[in-house]
Amino acid sequence: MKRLGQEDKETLASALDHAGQRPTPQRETVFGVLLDQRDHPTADEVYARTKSRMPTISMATVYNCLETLVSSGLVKQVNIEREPTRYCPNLAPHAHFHCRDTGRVYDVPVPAGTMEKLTDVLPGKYQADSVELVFRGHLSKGTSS
Amino acid sequence: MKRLGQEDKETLASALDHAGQRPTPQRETVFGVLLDQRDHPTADEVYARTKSRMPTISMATVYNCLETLVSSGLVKQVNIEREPTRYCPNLAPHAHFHCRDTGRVYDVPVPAGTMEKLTDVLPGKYQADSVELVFRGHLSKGTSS
DNA sequence: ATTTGACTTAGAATTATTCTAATTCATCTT
DNA sequence: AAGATGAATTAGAATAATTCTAAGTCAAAT
Repeated sequence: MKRLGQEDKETLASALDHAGQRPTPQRETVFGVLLDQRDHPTADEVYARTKSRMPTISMATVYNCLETLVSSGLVKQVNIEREPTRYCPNLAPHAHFHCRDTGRVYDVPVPAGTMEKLTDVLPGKYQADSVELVFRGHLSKGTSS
Repeated sequence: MKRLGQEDKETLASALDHAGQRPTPQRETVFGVLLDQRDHPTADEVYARTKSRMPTISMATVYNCLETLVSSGLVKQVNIEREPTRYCPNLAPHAHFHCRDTGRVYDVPVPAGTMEKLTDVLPGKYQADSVELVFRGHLSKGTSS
């Protein structure tokens, strides 16, 4: 899929508008790249994929677009172990699994309320507005990626 | 406290030995710095503190010592949001709270078994050997740090 | 005493990301 | 329609945490 569907386009436009920013071809293309292949690409990877659709885009613009998407709430950053930041358009609460063998990062769906309930372990003075849960390990044999 | 107690010294020696490495004055001093002030210092901060006890130590050695301590299991790295890696000699399972206002990181004790139980959300093919739980938010007013 | 190899060191190199300054572009005003 | 305004894009320089390199030191073992 090379272009953004009408629905995604509207999601993007309204989120950007809400954040006081404009939809642009670059932002649409970067957003499309993230939606098309949800494997938590790094900025470098987003750059490569975007460049194949829009050869004139620059690295700086990719960083700018990603930052814009993050700050307008459409995309989340995933940071694992000082590796390059990865980008994820999955807005539902979820955990991550980081494979030690391949370095790949997988989304792990969690039952509704699970993430929120974790804040119960916090003493009262801590007011958490976000919870991050990351597992690290290996995939068991005989499973396809 | 400027020097390592006998007990900590033995802990260090045996952990290093187990990992096939030697106790050295630099490693002891860096370990002591971490034990003395458990505020999750960065390598820079560890360097500054260590330098005041051992002025000839170099940054490279601090990184080397930290790496040695981590790989021998005495210290854990704490990575939050692409900020510089922090170091933590708290080996008990615990979560972290990252304050958006001050950037400080706090240890949050969790009831026994809580971290392990989190792996229940993982589909069978994921074999986790570590779990990381990070909260982000603010400290409520009227609390001392 | 010499050798061996681990450890330390200073400084260079690396790398993801941010910054800078110039240009482009769409929209607004007249 | 022409010009003005400011946001967005761009290439390349700058930054900063960390790692690497190569040389030097040191303790233990022969």
